[in-house]
Amino acid sequence: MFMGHHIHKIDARDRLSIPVRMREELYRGGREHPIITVGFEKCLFLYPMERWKNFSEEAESLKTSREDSRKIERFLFANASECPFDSQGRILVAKHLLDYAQLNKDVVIIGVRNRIELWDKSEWETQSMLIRKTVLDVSENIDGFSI
Amino acid sequence: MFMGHHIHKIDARDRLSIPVRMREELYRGGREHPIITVGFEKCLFLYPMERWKNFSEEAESLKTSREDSRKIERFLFANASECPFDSQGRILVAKHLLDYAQLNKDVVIIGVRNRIELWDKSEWETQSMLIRKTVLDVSENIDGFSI
DNA sequence: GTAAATTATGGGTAGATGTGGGTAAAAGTG
DNA sequence: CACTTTTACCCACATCTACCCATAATTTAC
Repeated sequence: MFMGHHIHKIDARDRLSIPVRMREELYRGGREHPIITVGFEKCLFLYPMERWKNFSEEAESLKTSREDSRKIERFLFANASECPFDSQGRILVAKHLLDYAQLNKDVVIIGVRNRIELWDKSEWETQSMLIRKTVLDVSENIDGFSI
Repeated sequence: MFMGHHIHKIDARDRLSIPVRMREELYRGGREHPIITVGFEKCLFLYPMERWKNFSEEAESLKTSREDSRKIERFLFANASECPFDSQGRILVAKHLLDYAQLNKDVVIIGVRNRIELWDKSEWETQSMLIRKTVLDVSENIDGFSI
């Protein structure tokens, strides 16, 4: 399970080191490299290969005959790529992914249960403020959900 | 079950020792480390892992394809982190959590049934005064609660 | 009431981790 | 093929963290 958040820096060569804990979790269940792809909202998703395979099996059931399905398939798969680590535990973030999530130097790496998300720091700050407000309102009105 | 309150000090290295009773209770039902996360109001929540897993199973049913679900997932997981004890029975409180709850040197550690809460001492004093004043009114409005 | 044990608090230090950069091999380009 | 650009691997170093020990304060045992 992925949790927590860390602020790391992307260096001048577009490398980003991933916290050790998360690195280990990314490789649990096999030695195959994780997958990085575009995320919903302005962020990137990072999955263990095992999870990615599950996902793409689920996607199998999407009807290619439906336009929406084709769109989602193209979005997620065309932008996905294998994501090996260098010997220092860093990944190399491709240019088109940097652009998509508008990552600058400071990147927030957050664990979200079965995936990792990469956010530009300032983007995450506004986003998490917004979330905090929404969740507090929402949680007052939702039964069976308590923290 | 967690009860009572203690006043402890956070040291210069952001370590906070947890009362032994509570420490034992935090590890009941397994040897996995507890989870610390942001709480409602200006405080932090500390859960036994077992309890935390219940939450995350509830969250399991959330569909990542829905925006509200993504928000809740992010809120729950990004703010949480594993919380191991050092050999002296202290936890290390991350900077962002200190900021969130505005903890200074004196911290009040209170037991609240299935969780522990960490409050800044002065914040807790005002809060508990407020609670004392309003508890009579509040209890009128809550069903399924009798003492 | 006193001694012994437990608990809270402070700090030193070796090793782990995050960050930056050099360089040679590999890949792309004309 | 010669040249430029990219990539993979190496080392360097500053910072952080986990673990250790020390001591003060408190509780428990007798």
